Amino acid sequence: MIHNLFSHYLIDWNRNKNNRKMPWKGVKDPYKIWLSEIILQQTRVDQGLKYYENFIITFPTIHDLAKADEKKVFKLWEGLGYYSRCKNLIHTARVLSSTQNGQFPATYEDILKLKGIGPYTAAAIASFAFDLPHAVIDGNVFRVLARIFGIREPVDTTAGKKIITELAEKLLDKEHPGEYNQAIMDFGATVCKPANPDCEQCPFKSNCVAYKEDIVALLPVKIKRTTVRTRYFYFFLPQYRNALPVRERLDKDIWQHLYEFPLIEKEEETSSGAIVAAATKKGWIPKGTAVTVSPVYAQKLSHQLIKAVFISYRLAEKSGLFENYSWVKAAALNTLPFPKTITQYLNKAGNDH
DNA sequence: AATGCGGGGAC
DNA sequence: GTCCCAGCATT
Repeated sequence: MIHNLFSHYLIDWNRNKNNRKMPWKGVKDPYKIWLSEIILQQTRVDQGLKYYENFIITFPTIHDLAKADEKKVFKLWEGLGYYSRCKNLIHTARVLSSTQNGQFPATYEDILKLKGIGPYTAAAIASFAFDLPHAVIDGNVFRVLARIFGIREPVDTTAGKKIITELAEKLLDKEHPGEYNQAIMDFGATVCKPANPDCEQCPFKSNCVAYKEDIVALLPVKIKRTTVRTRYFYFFLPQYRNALPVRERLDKDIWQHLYEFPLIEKEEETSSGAIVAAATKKGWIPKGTAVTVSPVYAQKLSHQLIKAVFISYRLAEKSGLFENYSWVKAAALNTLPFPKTITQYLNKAGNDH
């Protein structure tokens, strides 16, 4: 279909049919736009909404975020996933607070240089906050354009991304880039949905290649498959005078910057007897100590399946044990950010250590 | 170009 | 179970 007609139909749909409401919509404050965009990377609006509200209440300005204790920020991010987003959020807040008086740069190129901000987020901030003509290209845009323009090239390849990117930039309404960008994402989220799109109500019904050729469900084409690795985590929770050892996960691995208890990881499922024997050999469990072994807590990640078991026991003496860990009062554990698997265990009745 | 990084919701 | 979500950094 003709390119400027696409933008016309889209804007028309946005002004007459789009009922989607979100707290950051129409906002011009770059800080709020930035925060919402980081939270929403690979994250559904419904899931991110509460986090956005909590962040704005706790850190109303970029300076508030910049001077906050890192642990407190991670605690607020706890459960949202992709924790490098949080790390980069703090980093960029501090850079802008200390070197730019808390002001965001006002060009796409300068916004793109900031940590945690890629092409999508830079285009979103540039268009929403500064009315600059940069097209957002996210999962919605890939889907909407692939269907309406009948793009059969796989979108998760370099060639496919190039086609979509060039098309998106041509289609952008450069007079109303912010409204256009918001509209195409709202349209993808509410009408041209991944499953069961609302084609009968779609303003592009008579122009959509996928609809006319009855291949809506086949587009966009994606090739890559993810393989899932299973990992077995055995966490040890020794209690000494109502305190437990914890440490921050610092390796380049899942849950970086979240906290954990002493851990033995296995590639294969291991019996509780064998794992207790291994911990005893490491000196983590004094001989003859009675332990309580939890059921298996399974957590699915995109590329990993985590099967976690928690082994709790009491220590009469802690001298020489867990010296690389911090001993934290059980009642203070809820001030630390933990992976979902661990908070689930801690929040279960009877596990409140 | 490929891989790793969370957690949840829809089907 | 599978797919996908307002992606990005790293290698």
